[in-house]
Amino acid sequence: MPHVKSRREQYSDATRAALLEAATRRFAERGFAGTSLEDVAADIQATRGAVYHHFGSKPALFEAVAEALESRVMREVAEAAEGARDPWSAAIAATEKFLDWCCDPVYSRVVWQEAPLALGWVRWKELEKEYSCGLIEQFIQLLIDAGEMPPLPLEPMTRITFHMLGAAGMAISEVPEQDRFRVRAEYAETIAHLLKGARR
Amino acid sequence: MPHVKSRREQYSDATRAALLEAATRRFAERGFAGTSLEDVAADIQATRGAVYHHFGSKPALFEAVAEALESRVMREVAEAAEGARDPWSAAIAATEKFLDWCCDPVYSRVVWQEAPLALGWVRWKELEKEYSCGLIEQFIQLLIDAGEMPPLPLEPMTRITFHMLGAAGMAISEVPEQDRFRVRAEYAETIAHLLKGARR
DNA sequence: GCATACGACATACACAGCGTATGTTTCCAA
DNA sequence: TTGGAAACATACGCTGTGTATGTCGTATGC
Repeated sequence: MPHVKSRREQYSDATRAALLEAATRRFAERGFAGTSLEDVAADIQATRGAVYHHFGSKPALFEAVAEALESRVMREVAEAAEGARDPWSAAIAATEKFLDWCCDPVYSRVVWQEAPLALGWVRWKELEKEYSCGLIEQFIQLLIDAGEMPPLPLEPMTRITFHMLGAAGMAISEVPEQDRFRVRAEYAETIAHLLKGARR
Repeated sequence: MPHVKSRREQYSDATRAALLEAATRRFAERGFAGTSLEDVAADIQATRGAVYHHFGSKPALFEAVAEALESRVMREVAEAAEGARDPWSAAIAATEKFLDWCCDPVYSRVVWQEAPLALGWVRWKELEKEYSCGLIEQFIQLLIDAGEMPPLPLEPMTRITFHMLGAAGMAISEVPEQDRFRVRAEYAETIAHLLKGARR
């Protein structure tokens, strides 16, 4: 039973989606502290009441925005790795796709620059553990199982890799649009070199 | 001309130092957003007026706190490397001393967790460029000059190393006291392996 | 088909915290 | 001893969050 949506529910869903979109734009342009819920609501001709009704708080709204972005990006990253024929090229493909996304101003600003501030480190790390860290751990485990990498302690290796990629993400995101491609290439080269060095 | 300090200046200096100390404790315990200037001032039986007189703004106060910590830690790190006889063991010694300090709850919290949020990425990057990143860059340049490392792009390598070390420091500080030694060893092993892989 | 409940918002208000403008006191210097 | 400036304190305005309450339309039971 698919439960056909009533008109009310459709309106409600539309409002929620519009708020999410407006918030994404605002957060990406002005940052977390720089955007008031008043602004977000006004963008869709509503009031803060609507925001609090749907999301409950400002951090909760931001978290919804960040999660929507993360789930989309991580899905694409995972897909990019699926075509590869061995664990190593899978990891490389995933890294490339991830760096691509780091060039996106919305993703890089929201997830890498604003999220730790908005959610606090603890909550942010939980989120990343669920998305990026989870993926990274899978790849590393595969590499170790395949004998491509010595059996280093899994968690440190995962987190260090995560922070290496994070460094790239932050660096790329803070650079002006026209330099992104060059900076991306530099970081890709450096990371590739470090990871290849870790290969046995 | 030594300019003997008047009583007023001594009082003023004492107030400033007391504010700095109170702010350091508050920021380390409650974070930047979680501490109000009211609290800081009240800790030393003063009002916010004193804070604004001496520091001008909340971020400026935080920056003074962070700089005091950084300059002390980086001095110690640099000293630790001075005894070494070659660039590689100097870098190792510096890393060890840095990891020691990352175990310190005040330093790791203020400089690694709160500073980017409090000062904004731009200002934080400038600060780190002056302190930790500056040191790291020197070591890497020395290693490249000595032919111990291939000539990778300097800035990415610096920042990636910076974040790798930061990952270790944060992971260590999250773990209960009795596990620190083990976790520190795991991260040291992993980082050493990655850096050795980068060695030519 | 009509009353009623409930969901989806809007409105109004309380409150915290930053910054600033304006006192007030205390010390130093001429 | 007396201006004057430094070192604060006091008071106020403002922005923005969260919450409590009001209102209106739509689904639903009878």
